[in-house]
Amino acid sequence: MKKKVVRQSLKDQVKSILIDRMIDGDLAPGDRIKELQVAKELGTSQAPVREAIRCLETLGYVEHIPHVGAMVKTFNQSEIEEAYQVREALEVHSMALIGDSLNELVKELEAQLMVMQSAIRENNIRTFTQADNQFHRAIVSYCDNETMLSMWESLKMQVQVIATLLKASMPLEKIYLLHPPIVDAFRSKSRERAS
Amino acid sequence: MKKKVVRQSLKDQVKSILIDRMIDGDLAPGDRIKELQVAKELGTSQAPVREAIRCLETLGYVEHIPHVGAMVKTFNQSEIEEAYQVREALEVHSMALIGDSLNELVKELEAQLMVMQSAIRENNIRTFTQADNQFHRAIVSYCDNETMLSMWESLKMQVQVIATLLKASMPLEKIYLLHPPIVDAFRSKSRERAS
DNA sequence: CTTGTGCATATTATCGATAATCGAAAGAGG
DNA sequence: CCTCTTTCGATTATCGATAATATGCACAAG
Repeated sequence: MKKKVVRQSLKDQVKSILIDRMIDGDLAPGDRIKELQVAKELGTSQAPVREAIRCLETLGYVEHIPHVGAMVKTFNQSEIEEAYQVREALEVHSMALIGDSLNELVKELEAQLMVMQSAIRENNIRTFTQADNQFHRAIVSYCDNETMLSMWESLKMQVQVIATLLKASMPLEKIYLLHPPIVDAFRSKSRERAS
Repeated sequence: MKKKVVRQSLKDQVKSILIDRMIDGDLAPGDRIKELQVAKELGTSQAPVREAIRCLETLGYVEHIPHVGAMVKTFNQSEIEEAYQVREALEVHSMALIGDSLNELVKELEAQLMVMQSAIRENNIRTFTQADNQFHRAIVSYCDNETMLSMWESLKMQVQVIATLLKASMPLEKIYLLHPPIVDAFRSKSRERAS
């Protein structure tokens, strides 16, 4: 048995903490993130914080301006639309690449549909969002292309933003209804209709 | 008039230098990149080199293992194939999104075809590669989606690797012949045939 | 001959301090 | 009252040094 005494680097710890703060809303889009301030708060030096921020930057969570600083990224309309287009491109293409495991995938998708349905009954937005996400992720993950999957993942932030907005303006039920046709399309192996 | 004395940060300078070395072959896939060694060579401290390396890491040019170091990334067969699949996904989907500027794009593509042809006559591999690259890039860039374009760009390294290999085993002419049908597909606005 | 243990070395990770840079506020000139 | 310049404070960027960690080797035990 391997000792899993996670010796996480400070950078990773700082990164996790900052991400948690974003999720919890302590860090809202537009908020500045000052290296030394965070370092002082967490009891580290500037270096690990700096690296963590740069990491978040490449993840697309923050925006960094040289000699000025970093702030939690705010997405404008077109960026979000762009992200959706890319996501669609990846998912549609993934379908074409899926071979033997198609039946497995359909099963997985149906399972997520069930979760969504029950989430609707309970009006549990969080669960619904997770299932929705898992639904789309499954499509990409089953085509067995790590590169594609990691690219898909990198769109997570933008998608989450729009998802939040969408749910405010559209009942879960309506969003749900967009999904079954996709599964049908898989069953008939016609990749055209799914998008 | 604005003074354009680009005050590039050390990190960016180091990054450029390292990339140049890779292109020139001074840094071959698998080579270790040691922070302090590079720092000494370039007359900086460790910090900027470190950041540059992390940057190259996210660009996919180097691989980094904690507490061990970084090395120029070597791509295995499946990674390269994956990259091609993703690239195809992005390009195919881009086609579907291109609207008014379609004619413009076709013109651009035809221009690149011409360049390729003359490169073949002169057997100028470098020019051919550039035109080939430009050809595919044009497709993605004309759909006016920055996110998609930047993702496409991030595959450059893998594509370059395979391109080099390809050209060794296949005459330029053969590669060239794969392209005109794509242009035709654009003309007829049928996105199916292009892939 | 194989396996495990501990040391030596090379390299990264982190630190605290200093330098460089930007943006806003204060002041000078019109 | 406005505009341009200068100064100042805040923050990042860089530095040199130290701590932490992994890898390979020598050597002892089975």
